[in-house]
Amino acid sequence: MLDMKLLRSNFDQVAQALSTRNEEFDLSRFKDLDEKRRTLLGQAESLKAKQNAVSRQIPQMKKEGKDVAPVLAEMKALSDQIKEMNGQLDAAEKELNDWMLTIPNIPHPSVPEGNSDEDNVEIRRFGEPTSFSFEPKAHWDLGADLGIVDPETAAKVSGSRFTFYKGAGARLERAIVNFYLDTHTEKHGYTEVFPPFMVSRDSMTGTGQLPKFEEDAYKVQGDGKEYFLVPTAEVPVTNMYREQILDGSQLPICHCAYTACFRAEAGSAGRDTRGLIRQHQFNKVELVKFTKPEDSYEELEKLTRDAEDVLQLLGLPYRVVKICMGDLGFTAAMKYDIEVWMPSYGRYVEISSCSNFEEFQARRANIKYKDDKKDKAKYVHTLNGSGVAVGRTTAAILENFQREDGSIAIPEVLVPYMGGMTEIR
RNA sequence: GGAGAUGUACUCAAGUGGUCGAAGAGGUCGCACUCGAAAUGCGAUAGGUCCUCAGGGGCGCGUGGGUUCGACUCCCACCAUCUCCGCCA
Repeated sequence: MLDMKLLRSNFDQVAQALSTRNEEFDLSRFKDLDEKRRTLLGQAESLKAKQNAVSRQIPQMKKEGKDVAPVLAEMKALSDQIKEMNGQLDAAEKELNDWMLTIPNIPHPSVPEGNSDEDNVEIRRFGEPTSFSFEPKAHWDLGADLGIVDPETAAKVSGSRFTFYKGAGARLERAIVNFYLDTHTEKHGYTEVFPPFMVSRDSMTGTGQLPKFEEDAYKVQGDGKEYFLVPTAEVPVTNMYREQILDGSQLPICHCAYTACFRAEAGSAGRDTRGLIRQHQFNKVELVKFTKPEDSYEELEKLTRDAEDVLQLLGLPYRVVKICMGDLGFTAAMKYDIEVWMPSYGRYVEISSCSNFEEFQARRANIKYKDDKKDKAKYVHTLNGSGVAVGRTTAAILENFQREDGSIAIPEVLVPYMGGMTEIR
């Protein structure tokens, strides 16, 4: 959510900053909605002030033996009027607030121009695209041949875009999760949390998945309650500190978390239908930070490096791109994607997104901090990034480390996590 | 699932219709005393938020409704926590 005061005082600048975004929204409604609300608020408040003033006098009048009946009659009318005003005010505030939730974040000035992912700017590379002395197979074929990935059975049991991992495949997926969590906690200093996989509507709104992207989320009903399956650990972990004022000396707070992630992938029909790249359920280790505003961009660099590090340790070739305006997404002010080399695609494929949301989520979720007790509470900056996607890692390992005979070499760092297994055949 | 209890500020806790922006205690901060500390004394202290050029005003006692001229207080619903019973991985 944007700062309403900023919008009021610097409307043109904000409109300018948002104009290069690839999102649809109508900024022009702000002035009307805002003025309507403030007018009604002023009227309602002066009525309430009067009511409070008279109410304070009534016990005094009673004590003095005066007849309060005429005053009460008058106040009854005022009371009715206040109820009427409150109704109008509530409606106006809801209208303004609902509208505010549909406005995307202001991009950082350094975000490159551009309309689509083709305009993202490559920042750096690690390794080179894997070369093979034989015709490499796609991970879905490797997985099927080795009997470790089984989408057909998952289709019977659940539907399309689900997978059974079996045997060494299941072990590999689990090994990657543990390797990522151990690396981020022991080497990079993140505190691990294991969050709920279902969250409330408020939490989904706090991080910006709602209201705009409800069709992408799985909704669960039960016990008369409504939950959403987490699309990313970002949602439960960021919302841990919702409605809180943190102690500045504790910042930055850095968490890593494993969750399964659930996405409806509405609008992705026909895309990446084979293999592990686009599933309704996938595993991911997420990195989440809460920082002071002045530190957030430095922390974004660190977070991105931390995510890259696990790929380096695995020996997977990747590149980092800076996301352009048109590809930035609703909530981010700046974003890097890490893309791993995927031989079957013949290109780099996203395996991590690392974003600085600045105040955007903190404002929605009301997460503040103060350095000193006497300070005014300020919004934290929130950041997160995949550290990294697990299913896509499995796919990348199968493809990049395949051998001519169809076996897979296990990266050295994973061998201990695989119970000493050095290859899958 | 059944029965009961409890939600008040940083913490504990009083408050059952009006001057409650909430007694009291603890904590924290400031000041005094002290060489310093402890003890003591005095003072401050809702983590907040919204409107306003300003003086100021509105909201904030788990959340949301309702009753009332007026709600921390009465009514309803919900949420959370705790205890006991049952069941369960």
